[in-house]
Amino acid sequence: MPPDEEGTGAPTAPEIQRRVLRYWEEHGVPDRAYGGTPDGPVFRFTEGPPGVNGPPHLGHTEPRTLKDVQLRYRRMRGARIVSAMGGWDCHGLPVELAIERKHGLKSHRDIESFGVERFCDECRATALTYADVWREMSRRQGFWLDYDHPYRTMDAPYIESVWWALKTLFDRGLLDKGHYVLPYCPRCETTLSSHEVAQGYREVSDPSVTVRFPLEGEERDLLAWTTTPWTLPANLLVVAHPDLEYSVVRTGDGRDVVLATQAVPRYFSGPVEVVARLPGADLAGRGYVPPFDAAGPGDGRYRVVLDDFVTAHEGTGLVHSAPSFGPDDYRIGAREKVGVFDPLDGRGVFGDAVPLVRGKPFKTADPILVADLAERGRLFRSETIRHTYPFCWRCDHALLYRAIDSWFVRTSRVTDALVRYNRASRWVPEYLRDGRFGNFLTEAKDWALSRSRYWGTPLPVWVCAKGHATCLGSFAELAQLSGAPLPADFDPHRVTVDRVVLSCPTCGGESRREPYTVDVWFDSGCAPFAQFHYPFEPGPFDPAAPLDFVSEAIDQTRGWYYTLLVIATMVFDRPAFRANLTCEFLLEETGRKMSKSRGRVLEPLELLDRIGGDPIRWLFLSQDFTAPIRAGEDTLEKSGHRTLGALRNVVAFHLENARADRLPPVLTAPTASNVLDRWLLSRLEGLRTASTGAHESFDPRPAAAAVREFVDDLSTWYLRRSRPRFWAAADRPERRAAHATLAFVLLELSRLLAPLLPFTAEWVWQEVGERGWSAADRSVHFAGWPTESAARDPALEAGMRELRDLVEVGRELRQRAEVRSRIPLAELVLFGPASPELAGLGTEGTALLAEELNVKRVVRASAESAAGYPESAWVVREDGGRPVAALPRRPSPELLEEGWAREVGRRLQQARKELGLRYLDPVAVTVSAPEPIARALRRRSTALATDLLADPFDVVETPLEPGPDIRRWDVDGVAFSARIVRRATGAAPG
RNA sequence: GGGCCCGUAGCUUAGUUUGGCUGGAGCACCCGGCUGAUAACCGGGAGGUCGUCGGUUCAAAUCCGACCGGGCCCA
Repeated sequence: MPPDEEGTGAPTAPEIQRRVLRYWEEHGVPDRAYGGTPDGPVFRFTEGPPGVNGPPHLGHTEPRTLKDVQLRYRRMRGARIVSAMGGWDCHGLPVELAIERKHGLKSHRDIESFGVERFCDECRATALTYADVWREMSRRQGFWLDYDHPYRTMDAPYIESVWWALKTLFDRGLLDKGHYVLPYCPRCETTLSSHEVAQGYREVSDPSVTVRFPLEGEERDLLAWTTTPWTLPANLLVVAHPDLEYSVVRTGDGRDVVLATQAVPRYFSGPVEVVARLPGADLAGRGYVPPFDAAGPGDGRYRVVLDDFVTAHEGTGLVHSAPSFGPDDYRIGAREKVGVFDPLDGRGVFGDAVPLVRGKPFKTADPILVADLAERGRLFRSETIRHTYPFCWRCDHALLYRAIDSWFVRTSRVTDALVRYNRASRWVPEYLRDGRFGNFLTEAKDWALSRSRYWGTPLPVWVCAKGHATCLGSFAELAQLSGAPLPADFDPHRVTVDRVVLSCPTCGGESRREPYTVDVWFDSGCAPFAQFHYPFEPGPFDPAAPLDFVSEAIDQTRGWYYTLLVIATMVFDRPAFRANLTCEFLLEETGRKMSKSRGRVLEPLELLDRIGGDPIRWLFLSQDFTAPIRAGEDTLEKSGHRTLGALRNVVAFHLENARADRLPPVLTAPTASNVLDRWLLSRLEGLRTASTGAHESFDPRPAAAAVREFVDDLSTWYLRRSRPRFWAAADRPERRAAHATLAFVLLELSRLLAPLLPFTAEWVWQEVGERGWSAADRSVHFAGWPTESAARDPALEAGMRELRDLVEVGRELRQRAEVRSRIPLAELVLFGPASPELAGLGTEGTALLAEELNVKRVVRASAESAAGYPESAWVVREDGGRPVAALPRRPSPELLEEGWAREVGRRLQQARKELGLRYLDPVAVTVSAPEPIARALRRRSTALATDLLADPFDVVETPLEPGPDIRRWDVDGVAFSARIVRRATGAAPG
C-alpha cells in the first residue's frame, strides 16, 4: 500500500475485485487456467448449456458458484479439465417465440408464409442475444469457463453428433414412431414433453357438467361427469368399474339415472328412491345414445365397457371416454378396437364433423355444446369448478391431450439400466438420488422426442411411400443417399434438410424427411460428446468414461440430469456422471421464485459490481444451498461482512505492519515456539484437512464452515493476543516469529480460499506473497493445493479451547466485581488441578490468561471449596456447586493507580486518532487531573510521552484555560482534561 | 390427487439419523466493558406454545399418526 494511504484500512470487496480482474486480464490468467494441467489426470466435466436469448437472473449465479468451486479445486490439484468449454443452448421454442412475437406470427401457416428459412435465420441471429451479458456475469462472479470457444447446439458439427446419437438409438430399435396421447399446444401446434407441461399448471375455472347418456331401449340414463365438454363430440365409450356398485335412482321426471352408489349423495340430498342396485360388471356391453352424433357409427362404439381406472371419488363413477383425448381413453379405445375420432385440426379448431361448433377453438366450444345439451334435455347438472389445468409454459395457451403421431425414445425399455446407472452416481444431497430423481426413473415413460417446430435439430429420419424409415447418422450419409455433395457451408436446419429427397435404401423409392425437430433437451443431453464433434473428430471424449462431476439447480433433476442419464445409458451403456452436486433455488426475500415477470428483479451485473463476486459466492457457500436460500438487497450486502471483512482487515493489519519495517514474505512454514504461533499453525493444518475432505466429496459446505471458524479464530484470538508482539521493535525475535507465522498462514490460507473466493484469495496471495501482481503464472490459481501446511497438535488446540473458556469465566467475574478490565487485579484463582491439555500450554498459557484478563498472576487452589474466598473480598464462579475460579473484588491502591494511568493514556490515544493525527505525528500534551491521578501520571510520564509521541508531556492539577483544543473526560465520577497540540512536522519522532 | 424437502427467538439457523443435562449460535435490540487492524471483539440481559393436535415412553424439538402452512416435483 502506498504511504499516503497508510491507515486507511482494508480495501472493500469490489475494490479487490476490480484490482484482481485487471491483473487477470492484463496477464491472461483465465485463458491459461481453463483447461488445467495439460498432462494431468483427466477430470471430466460438462457445463449444462443455458438458453441465452434472455438475460440471466441472480439465481443463475448459485449453481455456477458450485461448479466453479469444484473446478478450481481440481485445477489446483493438477487435473486436466475435460472440458472447460462454456456452452449455449440455442434451439427451441423460447427462441422461436421471440421471433413470432417480433413479426406477429400466430400459427404454422403464418410462419410458413413468412418463410421457414428466413424464420430460422432470425432464430439463429437471436439465439445468443444475451450471451454477452451471461459472459459478463461469469466474469464478475469469477466463474471460469472458456467462453471464447463455447460449444453451441445449433452448430453443424454439434448437430451431426446429435444425429449420430439418434442413429445409434434407431439402430438399436430404441427410436421409433408411435401414435399416443400427448400434451399438445394448439397455438404452438406441437406436442410437449411432460416436463414442459409440469411448468405450466395453473388454477382455473372450468365447466363441470354431468351429462345423461340414454341407454338403448331403456327408460334410464347413464350419468357421466366431465370438465371438458368439448371432448363430448368425440365420445365413443362409457367406462364403468367392474367391482363398484351402481344404483338406479328414480328422479321423478320419467327417466331414472344410473350412477355409482358412492356418488349418489353428491347428486341427491335427502332420501332417494333407489330402484335397483347392480355391480358395474352388469352394465358391460349396454348400448347408449351418444351426446352428439359426430363420430358416426363404428364397430363396438357407444356401449359401456369396464376398466379398473374408474373411481367413484369424484364424478359419477361412470366415465365418458373420448379415445383421442386422454391416455386412459386411448388405451381403452385401442383395447375395444373402436378407433379414434378427433374432430379438431392442428390449431385445436373444430372442423366439419361437428357443425354446431365448426370453426370454434376447442375451449370456446364449451358453452355452446353445454347449451345444446341442456336444450335437448341431456344435461343433468352444470356447474363451475376451480381446478388446475395445464397451460403452455412458453405461450400460455391452454393445452390439450390428444392422440397424435410422434417419434419416441423408448426409455421404458431400459428402466432397469437407468436405475442401476443412477445408483452408481454420488448425489449431493444424497436423498435426491433414490428420492425425487430415482422415483422418476422407475416410472419413466417413453420420451416423446419429436416437435412440429422449425428451429431445432431436424429429426434425421426419412420415410418413403412404402413406409421404410431411414435414419441418418452423419452428413456423409446424407450426401451419399441424396446423390449430391453437400455445400461447404452446409447448415443442417429445416428447409435445407427438408429439401433433400433420398432414394430409399430398401425399395429405391423417393424418401422424404419426417417434418419434425428434436426436443431441445436431447440436444443438451448430447453435450458431453457433441461439444467435441464425437465421433467424427479426434478429441478427449472417451465413450466408456462417465463425467466426473456435474452441478446444476434442482430443476435439472427432470431436465438435463435426466437426458444425460438416458443418453449415457442408451448410447454408451454406462452411468452419466460419477458425482452430482445440486442446489435449490435462490428465492426472493418474500420466499417466491425469482422471476422476471413478477415485479422487481435483483439485477446480477449491478449487484456483482456493487457488492462483489466473492460476497455473493459466500452467500451460497456459507448457507445450506441444498435448501432454498432467500435473498434481498439486505442479505446480500451483509453477506461476507463477518468472515470476508474480518479477513480483509487481518491482511491489511499484516501489510501495514510488515511494510512499516520492510519485513519479508514468508514462503515456508516457520518453526514456531510461541504457543499462539504453534496453535495457529495447527489450526491451519486442520483447515487444510477439512477443506480437502470437503472438496474431495464434492460438497463445499464443510470447507466454508471451516474457513469461517478459522478466520474467526485468527482475527479474534490470535491477532488480539499477539498484538504486543507485533508492536515490538522489528529486530526483536518475538516480532519476527509473529510476523513469520502470520505471513505464512495468510499465504497458505489464500490457497485454501482460492476455490471458494477467487478474488479475495488472489488479492491475499499477491499482497502477502513475494512478487505481487507480476505475471500470469504467479496467480494463486496456479499455486497448487497445499499438501501439508504444518503439524497438527490436537492437544494444543484442546488446551487453547479450554483457556478461552476460562477467559469467558474471568470476564464474567470482572463484570460481577464491577472492576473494568483496564484496572489490573492481583490474581485469578483457578480451583483444582489443570487438565493435561491446559497444563500443556505451560507458562505461556498462564501468561495469555493473565494478560487477557489483566491480572498480575494466575494461581491454583484446591478444588474442594471456596471457603478461603469470602464474598466480601472475592467473586467466585461455581459450576454444579464446585468452585471454578475466583477474582478479588477490589484492586490495591497501587494497581488502581496503574489502571488510572492506563485509562488516561488510552483516552489520549483516542484523542490523537480523533484529531486525525497520523502514527508518527508529534504533539505537545498538557493533562489536568486531580491528585491521585496526577501522581500516577507523573510517575509514568516517560512511558506515556513515548507512547503518545508527546514532547513536552506536562501534568498539572490546576484547571486548563478553556479553549477549542481542550478535551474533557469524566470516568467513574473523576473529571480530567487535556490539551493536545500538533507540533510542527519535520521534528524527529520519538 | 400422489411423492420429496421443510416449519425451532423479530430475522438467519444448529440440534432430529441413534429420544436423556437448563434447546445452542449469529444478526438486530438493551446494559456494561474493551479497542491505534476490523463493518469488529468480550460479558450480561431480554426474546422460544421447537407449526397444531393426539399417541408411544420414566423421558419427545427428536419416534409414530392426523392436521395446518410453505417450497419443489409428478399427475
